[in-house]
Amino acid sequence: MLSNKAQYAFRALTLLVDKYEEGPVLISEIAKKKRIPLKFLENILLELKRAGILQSKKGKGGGYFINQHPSKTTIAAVVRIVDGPIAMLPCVSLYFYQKCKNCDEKNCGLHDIMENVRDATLGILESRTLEDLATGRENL
Amino acid sequence: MLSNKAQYAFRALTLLVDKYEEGPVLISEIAKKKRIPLKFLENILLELKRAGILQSKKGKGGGYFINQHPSKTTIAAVVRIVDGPIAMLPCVSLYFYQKCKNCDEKNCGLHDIMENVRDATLGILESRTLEDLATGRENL
DNA sequence: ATCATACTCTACTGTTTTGGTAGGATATGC
DNA sequence: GCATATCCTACCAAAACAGTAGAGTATGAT
Repeated sequence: MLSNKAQYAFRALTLLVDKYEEGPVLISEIAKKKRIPLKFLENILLELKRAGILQSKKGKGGGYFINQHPSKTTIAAVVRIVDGPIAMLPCVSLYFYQKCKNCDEKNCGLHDIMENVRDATLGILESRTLEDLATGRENL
Repeated sequence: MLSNKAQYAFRALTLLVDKYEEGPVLISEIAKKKRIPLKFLENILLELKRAGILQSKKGKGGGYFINQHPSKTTIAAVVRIVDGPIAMLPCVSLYFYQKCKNCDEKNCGLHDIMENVRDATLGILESRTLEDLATGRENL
């Protein structure tokens, strides 16, 4: 399951997508509209900025906004930043690979199954982008 | 990611599948061969037994063994017993559904995406069974 | 310049989950 | 009735999760 943090991240991103083209949005506005604890949200947005998903501007008229066009950022990328691995086993993770103890990957039934799951999951999460989060502006 | 516990569970089940037809296997044998902490493994096997995946026999000649034919138990079932939900969001889980706060499911982009992920994942995990874990007896 | 605005950053804290351990109770077979 | 093995409850330490605190820094307007 996605962590609470990741779910907050997606809620915040949804607002930022809806307001794409409207310039920076205040953290406090996002927090209020999406009911996310303010200070926690600060950390989350900062993390997304450091990862290159968001941009920010300080001072009056400042706030957060999406860095590239929403269609350029995949859902998979966001999950990896906030929650880490998407795969169900370390030994089948593409970005967070770790050898599993006591399992010969060439001859491990579970490995094969989880590789299939990973491919199926990524097939979706890599093809969907922030654009797909847009609500059509009902939630502004 | 699957928990350590779930990975132990699958390692244990792999041995039990390989030894299917050979009668009960001692917890201590599984623990030793698969390098799983004995007392932890006890809990795991007990849980799998209560869920109907395994059977056991006490006393001399006793041990654990698989309840139904390995092809009858899906990988999904095992994951649900040991780790709980498979879905990435509570609001798209079939067995552990929970409404998500502040999200209108009919109009939530993330909901739709995660529903697709769930279907893709279950398509695999529900169609693979314990039988697919068998190593061909190289690991006895 | 200086002041208000708003993000930036480090560190800290309480709670829950994870990953086990301990030890006795209970059932079975000989 | 004894040895064998699972059953069961409770406990514990460490890590992850979820959030908080508070001071620092950059920006824009006056």
